[in-house]
Amino acid sequence: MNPLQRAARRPTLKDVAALAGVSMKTVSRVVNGEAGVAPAKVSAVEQAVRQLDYRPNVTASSLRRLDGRTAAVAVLLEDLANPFSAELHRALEDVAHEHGVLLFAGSLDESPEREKRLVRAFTARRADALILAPASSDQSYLAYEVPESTPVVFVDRAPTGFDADAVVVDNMEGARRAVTHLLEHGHRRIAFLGDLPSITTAQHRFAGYQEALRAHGVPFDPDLVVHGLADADRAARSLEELLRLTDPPTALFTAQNDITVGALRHLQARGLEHTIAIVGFDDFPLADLLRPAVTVIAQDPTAIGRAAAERLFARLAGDSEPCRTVVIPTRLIVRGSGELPPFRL
Amino acid sequence: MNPLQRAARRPTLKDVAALAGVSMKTVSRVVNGEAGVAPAKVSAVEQAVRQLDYRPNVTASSLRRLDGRTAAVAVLLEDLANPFSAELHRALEDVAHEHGVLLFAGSLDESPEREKRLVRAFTARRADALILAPASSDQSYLAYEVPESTPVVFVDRAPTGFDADAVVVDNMEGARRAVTHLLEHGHRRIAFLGDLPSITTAQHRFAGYQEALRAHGVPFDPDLVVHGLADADRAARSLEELLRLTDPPTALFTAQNDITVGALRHLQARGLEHTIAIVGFDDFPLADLLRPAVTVIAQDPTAIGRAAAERLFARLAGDSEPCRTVVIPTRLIVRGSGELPPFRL
DNA sequence: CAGGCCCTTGACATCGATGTCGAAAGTGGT
DNA sequence: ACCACTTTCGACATCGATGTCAAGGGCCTG
Repeated sequence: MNPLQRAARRPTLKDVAALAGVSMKTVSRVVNGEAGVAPAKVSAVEQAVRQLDYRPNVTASSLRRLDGRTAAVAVLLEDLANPFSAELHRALEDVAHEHGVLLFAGSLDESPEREKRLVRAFTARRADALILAPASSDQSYLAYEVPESTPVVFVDRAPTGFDADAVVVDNMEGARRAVTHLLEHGHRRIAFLGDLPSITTAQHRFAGYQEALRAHGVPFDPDLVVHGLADADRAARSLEELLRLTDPPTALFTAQNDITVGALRHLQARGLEHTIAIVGFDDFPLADLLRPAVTVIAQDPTAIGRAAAERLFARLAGDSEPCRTVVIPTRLIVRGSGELPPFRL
Repeated sequence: MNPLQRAARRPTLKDVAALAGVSMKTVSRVVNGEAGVAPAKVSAVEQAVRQLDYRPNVTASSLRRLDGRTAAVAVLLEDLANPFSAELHRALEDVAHEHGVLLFAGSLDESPEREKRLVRAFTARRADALILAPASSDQSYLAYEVPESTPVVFVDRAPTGFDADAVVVDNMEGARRAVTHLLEHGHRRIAFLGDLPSITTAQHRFAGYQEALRAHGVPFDPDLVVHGLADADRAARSLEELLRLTDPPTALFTAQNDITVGALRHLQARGLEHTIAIVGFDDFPLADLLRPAVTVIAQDPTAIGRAAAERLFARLAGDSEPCRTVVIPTRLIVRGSGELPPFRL
């Protein structure tokens, strides 16, 4: 065969069997490394396999196999281009790779409809398991989309209306620490800039913000709270409005990495980066290189991914313990932006 | 059925047919929206589908279908956690989603063995097409791994030993502009910090560096050249050595985003960020927020991804034109770090 | 030398679906 | 009432593989 010319049709077991002069079943045995085949036939088959460039069709094989495994796992995250999702995805890939499993990935963009559509698409391909960072507020629909034998592991956000393993962080506690940190540096006017309030993690981060204020006897001012910031641009614009208040904030708590970046961009544009303190939820690349460097509550997406993959492979290996929620700790990383003293504009 | 209790086994066409009192073929027709089924039977089938939560098994169906399409495409990139790969992946996903196609993704980490292993794994699952940013220096092996009917589109790096569509940027020209920019700001001692020299894009960027020097009559000094920097840490360490030279560089050209970041980190640690000029290849998030903001040669991963996906779906739709290489332009983004004047240490 | 056991091997059914094709029923014209 | 034609529908083979099972051969034992 001309090596630059590709085969028109993949050879099948049958072709190999014909060339090697044995039955399909014997080829199947050799290809799967089963014992009980005479050495002479083994080498005849191996030779035929090489000669034809035979590659087993795993989808056909999983159809017939008793366990029906496809060695593929579906991963649905918020946005694969976001560094948090991307790192999580990569961590999942690394564990999956050790198990010889491939990943189907999809972004949900906070759309519950897209979530349902993709879940269906993946189960239609009979993925062995599902990793889900849900965009929906209720996942009870999974009961009739996903068969019992397919484990589901939630990441980043806990399930609602569906019983499954989950790997999350304590968002309320992380937010509480972030805001407490600002309070301890003397701030009393601390703004909250948050994600879509439909997202449970956003709710918990907001609750942590309120809790910290309450614990320090600082009155809650709804004027300092903005929800629903889906991207950096919107965060920048709403920060602009906050700074126009008669009694503007001296510090910001930005509850997600895109929001933090949007706020930083606006602060720099107005030359206020050394004036207004900021602590962000989620670490992000280069936070340490900005001036001031950015103080954050860091999640560890790699640890989240590894823990989720471990739960998943335990389930696939037959673990039938009750579902468990693993909480990965967050870390306050002090870098400078969160330690600026209050400054009256 | 208790909605919280999941089905033990997925219902099949046969189950639906039995419940609806029709043949499997009729169910197949209804499910696929084929004409020529009496309205009464259509609704009987639809009712049975709903009652059983039937979901077609697309792997089984693609096995039998004439075109054998699985509506899944394999994507192999350098590192899905790297922002360049992540954005490219996301752009591919968006186009694929419009076509109802799912993506299998994998990271290669510059390992040719991993590349071959993953290509085999994906073709074993009969992906309809392959998007590849190769780690290997020769992809002629694809001829016997990938059947003729499976289009391959290269991204970021052009193919070697294999004829396929490709979407790349002009790395040589981009590097030339970067270095020319530094030369025009008066620099004569410009260091090159590059990736593994086995990577063709790294070779082209180095060639662009040399070409710019030559065009400006600046002598080439091998002491100012470091290859093989696979990550940010190594970039930082080798920069440290460069700065210890008796005649150290006054400017840096860093040929990849991780290297740029490593170099910036070292410059900041030594307080030299306003002293030594730097231009990086690849834009990266927050480059505009650093001080000085970082001048870069930006690629547009979203444009690369969209162009690659367009080639791919054109091929899948039957386009049989000769293979084409699409070149996506790069942009010099002037932000400050590349405009610092030469400063003798 | 018969009987029993192990080792190899292949014929056949099957996984969940679709392609082919012919049978049955309905329609209209004469 | 008969024929040609269309519409509707299901029996069956098939996609590429694996599970089941029994047949055939060699070898050992009694």
